[in-house]
Amino acid sequence: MSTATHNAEALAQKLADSGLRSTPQREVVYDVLLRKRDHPTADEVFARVKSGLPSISLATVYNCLETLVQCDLVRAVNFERSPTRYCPNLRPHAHFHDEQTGKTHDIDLPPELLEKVSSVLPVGYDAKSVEIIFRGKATKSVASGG
Amino acid sequence: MSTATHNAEALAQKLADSGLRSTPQREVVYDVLLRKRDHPTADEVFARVKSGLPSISLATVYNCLETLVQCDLVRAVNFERSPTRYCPNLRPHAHFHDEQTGKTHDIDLPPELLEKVSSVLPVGYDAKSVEIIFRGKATKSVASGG
DNA sequence: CTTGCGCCTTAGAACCATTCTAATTTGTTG
DNA sequence: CAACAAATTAGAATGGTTCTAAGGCGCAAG
Repeated sequence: MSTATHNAEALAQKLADSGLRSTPQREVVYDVLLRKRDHPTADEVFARVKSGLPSISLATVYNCLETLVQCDLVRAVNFERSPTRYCPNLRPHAHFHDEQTGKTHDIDLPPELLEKVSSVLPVGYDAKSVEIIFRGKATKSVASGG
Repeated sequence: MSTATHNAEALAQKLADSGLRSTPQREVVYDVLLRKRDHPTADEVFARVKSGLPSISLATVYNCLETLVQCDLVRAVNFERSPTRYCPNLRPHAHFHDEQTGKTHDIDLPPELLEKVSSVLPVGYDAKSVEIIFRGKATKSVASGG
């Protein structure tokens, strides 16, 4: 059994778990992500997928990616590429993004935690900054820190 | 001396350090950020600024925000918005974003680190996910992890 | 005080990733 | 084969951000 076949079956299983179908488009998109793990954008996935499935559309690539994310097979990651929110708090802090209210809260960080986090970097990686983002909900109404 | 005046002077100083001028627009934008620390978007800043400076343009708000970020007076934070990247690595990991090459690398995380990081959340914050992003440069050529 | 030069601001167009819409195709079930 | 649901498609629409070209303003030199 080839790896691609194996992946296709695992994919079909996961999709079925969510009541979704396996389709050639979904298989190829997933395969592209597994083949080269360089965190491609949707456009890059589109370009790669077209070599195996020339008729696929960009909209479908977006649809497939979203489907894969919903099935917990793929993670969506956002990097910079356009500052969205601004805060004047210059002390070390993380951000908590409340998915229910859309509000963002600063979370103070003890300096030694940042050190600890940075210490996971292998030799050869020189980090200039670290960003920590929590997502979830604030169960009680918490002070806005304004 | 009012707080606003104090901020304006600190701002002027910081701007001067970078060879830039203090302007009414820059002062008002900075003041808006200090007044309500709810991580506003550029559009929100624009709306607030207009009440004090009705003639200001959105482009200027963007310019001012970028200037403030460059002077280390304000931090830009990205959430959802922005070209999304996708990765099929489901194990706990952080991302290292190499600013020179634009490439992204997975950094494996020991599970206890995620616990430690999550433990900084005060009572009332219930995080569903944590994202850790390093930015910097990879000094040696490191394996791409592909 | 006037002139010149460069920094800032401005409006609106351009850009680009993403989402939406409406129509077609595909697959499944009876 | 018929009917219905799910998925794909092309292209238009959306929306935040950046770019462009033109005008305004302040500072320095004369």
